[in-house]
Amino acid sequence: MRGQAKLHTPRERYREVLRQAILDAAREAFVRDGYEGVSMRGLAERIGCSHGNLYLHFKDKEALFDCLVEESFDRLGEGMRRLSESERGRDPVELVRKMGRAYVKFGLANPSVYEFAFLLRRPGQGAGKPHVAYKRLRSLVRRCLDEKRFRRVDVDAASQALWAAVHGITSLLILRPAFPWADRNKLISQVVDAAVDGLLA
Amino acid sequence: MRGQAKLHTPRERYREVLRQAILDAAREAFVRDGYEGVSMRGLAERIGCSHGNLYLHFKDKEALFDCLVEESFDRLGEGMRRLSESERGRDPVELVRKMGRAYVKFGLANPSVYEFAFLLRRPGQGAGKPHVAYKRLRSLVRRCLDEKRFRRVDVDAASQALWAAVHGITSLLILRPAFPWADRNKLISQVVDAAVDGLLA
Amino acid sequence: MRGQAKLHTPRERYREVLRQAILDAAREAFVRDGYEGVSMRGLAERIGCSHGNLYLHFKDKEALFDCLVEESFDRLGEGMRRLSESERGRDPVELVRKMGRAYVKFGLANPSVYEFAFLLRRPGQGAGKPHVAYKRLRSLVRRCLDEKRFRRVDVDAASQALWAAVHGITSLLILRPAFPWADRNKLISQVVDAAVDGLLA
Amino acid sequence: MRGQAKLHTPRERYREVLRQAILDAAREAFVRDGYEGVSMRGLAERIGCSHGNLYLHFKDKEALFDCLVEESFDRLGEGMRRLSESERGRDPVELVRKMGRAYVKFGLANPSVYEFAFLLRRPGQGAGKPHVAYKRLRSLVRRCLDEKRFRRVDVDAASQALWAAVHGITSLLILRPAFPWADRNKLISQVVDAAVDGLLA
DNA sequence: CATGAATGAGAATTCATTCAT
DNA sequence: GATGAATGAATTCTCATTCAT
Repeated sequence: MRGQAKLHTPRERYREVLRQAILDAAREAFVRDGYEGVSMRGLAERIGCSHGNLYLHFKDKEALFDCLVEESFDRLGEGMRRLSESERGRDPVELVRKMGRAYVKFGLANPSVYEFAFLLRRPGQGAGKPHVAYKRLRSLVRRCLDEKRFRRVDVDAASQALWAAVHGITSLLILRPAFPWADRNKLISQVVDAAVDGLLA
Repeated sequence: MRGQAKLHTPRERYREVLRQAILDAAREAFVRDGYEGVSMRGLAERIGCSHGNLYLHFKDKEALFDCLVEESFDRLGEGMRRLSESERGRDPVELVRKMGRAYVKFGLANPSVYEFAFLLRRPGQGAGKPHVAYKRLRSLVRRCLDEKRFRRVDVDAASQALWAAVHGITSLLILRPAFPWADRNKLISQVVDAAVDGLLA
Repeated sequence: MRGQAKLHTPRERYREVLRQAILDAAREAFVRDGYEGVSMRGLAERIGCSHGNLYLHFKDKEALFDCLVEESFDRLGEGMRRLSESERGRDPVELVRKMGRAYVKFGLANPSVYEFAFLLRRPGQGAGKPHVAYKRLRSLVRRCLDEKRFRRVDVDAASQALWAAVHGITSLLILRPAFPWADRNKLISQVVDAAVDGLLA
Repeated sequence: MRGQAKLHTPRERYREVLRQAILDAAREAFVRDGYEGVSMRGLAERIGCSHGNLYLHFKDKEALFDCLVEESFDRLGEGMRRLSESERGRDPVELVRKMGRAYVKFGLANPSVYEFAFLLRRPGQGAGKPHVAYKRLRSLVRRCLDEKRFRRVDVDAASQALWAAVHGITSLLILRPAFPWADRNKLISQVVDAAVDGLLA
């Protein structure tokens, strides 16, 4: 619970409010204009504070960006965690379907979060480690394999194929909003169900 | 035949050679460093000509970028066209599988082309029309539907689901090269086959 | 006795302690990084107080610097005073030699003091009045002249020549520590003795 | 003869003229305001060109400063060289005196050069190698020692003592112009002669 | 008294673009 | 056509200083 400890003094409260304002404005700006397209000056202006002020909250532009990335993964992981906990005992295959749909829904409901997590890049970056959401999916897939609900495939290949499918539809819907898409729900179901059915025993 | 009208004079030939050199260097540079990370000066240096020279071929940086995007869609479409023409008479479902695999292979073999076509964004852009590759896929899917090889679904939903699946795996493999992926071929087959099988009658 | 009136309350004592801490840290910082290279913020951090606090002791950065310059001249003068008082009755020529060596030793032992007194400059400064140390030297030289120990030269020319010699070796040893100097003591003696011998009757 | 090759095209000539204008203005500015006190913007304004223009001639502020330092040492070395060559065969002790006086004269006639060579510092600097002028002096001192004109002392100690003396008077006259100096020529002679006489056999 | 949030001026540097040669 | 000098706007970031708390 980094930093969510209750803030008592008005000083601290206001500081936190401003910090959030910066993060919110920055998230929107980065998603709209990309890493290089955002200027600290412009950001400050939009927030309504001096540009120097930004540096009191974040060491530099990179730190601000990275903070948003981390926050995004946290939120995504949290979203996935909530889902799987709320449905602990159920049919694992059904759970995979639900998780797939939930992943897409989360991405579409929080497109900026999703962009930070999986689409945006800043110059000297290169994330490469499995994230929490993937790990959660993978353990669910293993359960399906253990219970012989999926046919015998590599657990990683299976998990990654599922991830690829849901990522594909999520990212396209976010990046190409103007494309003449078919009905969203049908489309999502089609993608998720095909990917899962392709793994059934 | 974009501008490839035969070039007779050495003058014209040289001009075309230089133009291609610029495009090649720019493609590589944009993919590696992003739109804002590329400087016209640095580009010219890498090519070995003066920076002023670039402006004799392209109005400005934007025009250069846009030209690469267009070229990328052309190349992708051309790749898909060649495939479907070479296998005109065959089983349409098999053809969908092949096209899916070919799409991914093309993307991985030409990551810069793929990035330009589907991943990179320039400040203030937003392409939205179906591209040639999608149209070709869609017509193939319609054939599968007409021949009752696919169960009755919306042709757009089906085509888009297929596109989403192949785009998902292609983009992840390009954007997250450091991720501990399973065997590439297995993974691609898994994604494509699941997406197609999910549509079978 | 600038401000050293005994401080009775803990309040006042603490204030003076902090003031000295600031001066000490500032002296070191200015010498190492130059006037512009020192930031009030960084200074405060090193001292362990808030940067605003500095302004409760010194009007601004300039005032802090000037205080150090003044203090430096005071210390140098005090060093010279102690020496000449402790050897009041002795041979004046020998005393000049001793004072010369002591001047260099003091500079090398307190390079930051010496830098403030004679080497550092702040944008738009320009001290020009004879300092205490020089006055003391001059009165000693006059004594040598009065006692016919020096040949007949202008008292100012003689004093200034002596000052130039000791300043030369002191400043070079401070400013060029990496130079392959000969043995320090030999060198200093050589400079001082030559300068004094050149004045003997 | 770095770069002094005749420049034929007007282009090249003008370029060189501007480069010199930059160097001249920078020299004056650095001497007056110190390294940090000079801003590239202000410099450009004084020269009458855009600030970006400066970067077409010097990579950055450091390079500009360093160029001036190097140039200064070159000029000082050249001045010393001319002197010693013009008087090659003469009495070496007399030559040392002349060189000492010439050193001081050069410094006073080119105070900015002298400051760059021996007084100014930029933050991350720390020159430590004997310069040409010192080497020339040292070889002359050795000659005096070889010819038994100087009493037996370490050649480095002797050379450095001489350097210290002339540096002392030069730097004081430059740095403290407002001090009530005695007659300059008398003073210089006094310093030089004392330093040399102190070495005689 | 002491703090530290906030400001706004100003620094170095880069870069797309223009245009005289 | 091709060059490269020149511009001027824009960028990131630092800092002395002020002032409400």
